[in-house]
Amino acid sequence: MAGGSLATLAGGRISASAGAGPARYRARVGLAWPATASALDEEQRRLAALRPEPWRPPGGPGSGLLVAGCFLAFARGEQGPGHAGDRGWAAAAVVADGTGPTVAAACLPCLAAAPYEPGRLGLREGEALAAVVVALEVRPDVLVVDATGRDHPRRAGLALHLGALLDLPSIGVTHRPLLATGAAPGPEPGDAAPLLLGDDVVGAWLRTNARARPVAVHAGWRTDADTAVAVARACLGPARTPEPLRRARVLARTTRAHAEGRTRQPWRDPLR
DNA sequence: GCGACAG
DNA sequence: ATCTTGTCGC
Repeated sequence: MAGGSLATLAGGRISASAGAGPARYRARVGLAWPATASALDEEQRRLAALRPEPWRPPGGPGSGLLVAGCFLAFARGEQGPGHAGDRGWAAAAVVADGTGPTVAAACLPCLAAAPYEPGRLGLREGEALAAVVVALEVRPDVLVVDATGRDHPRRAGLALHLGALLDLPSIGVTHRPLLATGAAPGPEPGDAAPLLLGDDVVGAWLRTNARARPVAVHAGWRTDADTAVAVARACLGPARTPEPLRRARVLARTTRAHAEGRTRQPWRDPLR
């Protein structure tokens, strides 16, 4: 596991140093992340117009597909859209075959670059997530992001943006769509139903657990809705959340608990 | 004009 | 995202 450096760096440049050990994947430096709303909007429009070579996962289970999930946990206590400078922990985990062993993981402390605003999630947490994926010592085949992809006002949500920046096929998995709509999927794990934005199929509802609400799966960088569903199905485990994303979330929250444990805020009675 | 709106 | 209480099930 790598750690130690701050994920949000000066000048809008992204870098992260990998930890000790034989690094099969080296951090790259010089990746830029938009620093203003107008710059992000412009980049989103540019990326949405590109037509990169479509990617499909090779083979089936056992083909060795390396699926990374990434997640950013913010400090406990604050609610609402938040503010620039909010403390957080960005984590990533690479899972063999989607549900197998974790072959690499990283977690970095970070500072939010902006408050949350629908359509501009990337302004708040994009730079930190990019840095933590870069910090992984194993380069994954595909990236799963807790964000939308083509389901976006400019057709380029954070899942697509991260994949494009990092040159990795990507999909998104969220609790609900941003703009897209669609009928509910069937009751069996793996059942899917299309999510539409205008005339475009931008993702799908996917049932991951027989007793849980479906998740929204999103087409991202070099992936369409069908490919996104195929990747998400390869990540079906015991929980509602696909395994790579769940493991990244556990790592981020565990690191947060460790960091906040020493500086625990006093308990506030919710009735007062 | 008003509300909705990934995390 | 984070906040909560209660409830069900292993």
